[in-house]
Amino acid sequence: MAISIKDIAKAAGVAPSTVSRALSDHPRISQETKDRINHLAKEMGYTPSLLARSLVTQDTATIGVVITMASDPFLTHLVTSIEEVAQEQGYSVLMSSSYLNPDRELELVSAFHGRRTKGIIVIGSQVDVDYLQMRDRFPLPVVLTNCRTCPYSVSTDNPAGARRAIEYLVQLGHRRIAYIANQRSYRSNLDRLTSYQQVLAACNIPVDKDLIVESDGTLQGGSAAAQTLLSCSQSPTAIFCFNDMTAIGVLGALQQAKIRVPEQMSVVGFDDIEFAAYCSPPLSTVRQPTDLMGRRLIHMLLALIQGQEDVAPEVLPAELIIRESTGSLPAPA
Amino acid sequence: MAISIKDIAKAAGVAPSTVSRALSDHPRISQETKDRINHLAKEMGYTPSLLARSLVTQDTATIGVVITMASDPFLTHLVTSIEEVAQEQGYSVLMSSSYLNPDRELELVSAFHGRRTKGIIVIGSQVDVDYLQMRDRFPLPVVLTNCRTCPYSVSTDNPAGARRAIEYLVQLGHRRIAYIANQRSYRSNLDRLTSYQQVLAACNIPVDKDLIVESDGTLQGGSAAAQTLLSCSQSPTAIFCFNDMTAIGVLGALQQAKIRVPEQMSVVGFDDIEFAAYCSPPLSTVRQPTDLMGRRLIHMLLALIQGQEDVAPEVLPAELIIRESTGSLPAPA
DNA sequence: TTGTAGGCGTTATCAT
DNA sequence: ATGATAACGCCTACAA
Repeated sequence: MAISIKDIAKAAGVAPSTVSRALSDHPRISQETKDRINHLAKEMGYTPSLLARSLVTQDTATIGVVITMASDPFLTHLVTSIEEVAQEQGYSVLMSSSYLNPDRELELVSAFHGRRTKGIIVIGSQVDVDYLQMRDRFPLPVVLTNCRTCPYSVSTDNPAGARRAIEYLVQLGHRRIAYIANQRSYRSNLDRLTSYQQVLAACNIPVDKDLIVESDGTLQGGSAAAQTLLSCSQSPTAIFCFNDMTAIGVLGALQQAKIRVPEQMSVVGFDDIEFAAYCSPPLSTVRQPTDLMGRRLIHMLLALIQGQEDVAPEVLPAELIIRESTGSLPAPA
Repeated sequence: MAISIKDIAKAAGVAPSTVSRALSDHPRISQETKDRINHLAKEMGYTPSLLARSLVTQDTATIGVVITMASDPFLTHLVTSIEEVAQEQGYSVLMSSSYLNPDRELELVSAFHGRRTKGIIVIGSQVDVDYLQMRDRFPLPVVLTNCRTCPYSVSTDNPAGARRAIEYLVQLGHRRIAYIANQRSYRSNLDRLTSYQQVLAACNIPVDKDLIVESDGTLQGGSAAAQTLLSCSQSPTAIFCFNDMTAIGVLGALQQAKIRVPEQMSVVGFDDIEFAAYCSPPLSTVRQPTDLMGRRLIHMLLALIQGQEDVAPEVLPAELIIRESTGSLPAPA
């Protein structure tokens, strides 16, 4: 059992409440007592119990962040950005991973609520019910990423971003364009898929079901999906990927299959993680304004925590970054 | 104020203790009451306060993990592996980043202690005092990575790993071998540096101070360090990097400087993160057995939490992975 | 089977 | 300037 305020009180020959006040630098405590108590506290290795403190103050000064996988740099970058602002504002950040499991996501949200975090940010939610509709279950502010139908959400303009990517590929002359999707439960996936289909339709390019394959947003997932696409009866000349992790996995698979990028195959990612500029060839991708997004997320959450009612969903611009993984349609053999 | 056990008691017309027992499926509560209470609890959106519960049970069933940067895949991979076992054993994992700041590292450890986590894992500690010597300040189990002098530590065999990497480069004919280090406070950095110096000495290769540059283990840091090395009066023919992030940054800088790898420059990393196999060219590196390491870390911590005394430090094997970023010394121009 | 009472470690409101 | 005392939400003897 850790050392408590009572132990110090006993050692100092004062009341527990005096110790509490001395430690929190209460104005009406003699300097002498303060010094004595502070010294004693340090000496005895006292660390206040946040459990007890939060219980009485009814405030944990903590927020929770749920992410799907700590292995995706885009997601961790977002967390980093969130933490920065949170710390400035005196909040601690607790973080856990759902591993793409919707049930676990709900468990984690519930666990954070159990810890009485003041609010929660869910990055890449896999749950298809709006948290606002579950306010009886989770009566605390929950902010999401990329859920354009939810009131409390910060998104990148996924439809526009995906549209630009596909239009660019079409301009380059591609007609057999594949999309490596993420799980259907991923909220941002549908937006990107829809744009993909719309642009193809607008260009009178038939949508080939074989060219849409589902993956999991990991490097291995991307590699596997690429292999599936290559074994198609008629393989694509360009691949648009749900995210950069997938795209980099694709790049790896293509390299192994001795298919040159972009000469024989164009590849476009999404997110613009740092690695995108460092892979081979440097990846063309749709940039999400990650830092900005993180800041908006935490600011929105803090606003909700402070009881603001007029909180509107935000949509941030997506930007097509052209590097070297995309090129003109290869001349037919 | 969230709904409490008292609210349910009032609504059900029973005593709070009855609610508590019903909810925890106490044997001597009538099934009918249990059903009624459970239904009510769900309906009212009750989530137990872990603060209050932990306070009375004196157990949080939680461990804390401190990492330096969430942006390093090696570190997050470790966390993933830790979380898996922790969850199995019924522990929650809380995680925070120190951003390479030793003071913040101590703050975070202290904050976890304040939350009364049962133990703490510090990945990549920046603090040079052993936590065991601070047991008056932190009277809870603290396990470290890569601190071979500490009793509670799981390490990769850094000296052997670095030695193999440098010996391999020497065998390839390199004599001007650079080392891009990490901050001196990084515990694993010194081991690798020492091996570097020892192997060079053993091979009668003079150590050139200009070929040892300090960096921060990030992609940008690696790129910057590479540029420094290239502007040397006599630049190296091979670069050994503290970690893969650094090495990949180096690869980027070399590509930009039109220096071909491995024809004109060999590059070796450390960690073997997933991206290492996917970059250009695929990175030769020293593999840390990340999954295993994570499992050992959490098992060691759990053993300490359970009061086991005979806990010995563990050293795991390092393996040199040869890919395509290394080659024979280029013929002099 | 259920109610009562005490306490976990704090802070906060009274007094003194 | 300091000491009692109550309360936060929960669990757990001890009673009934």
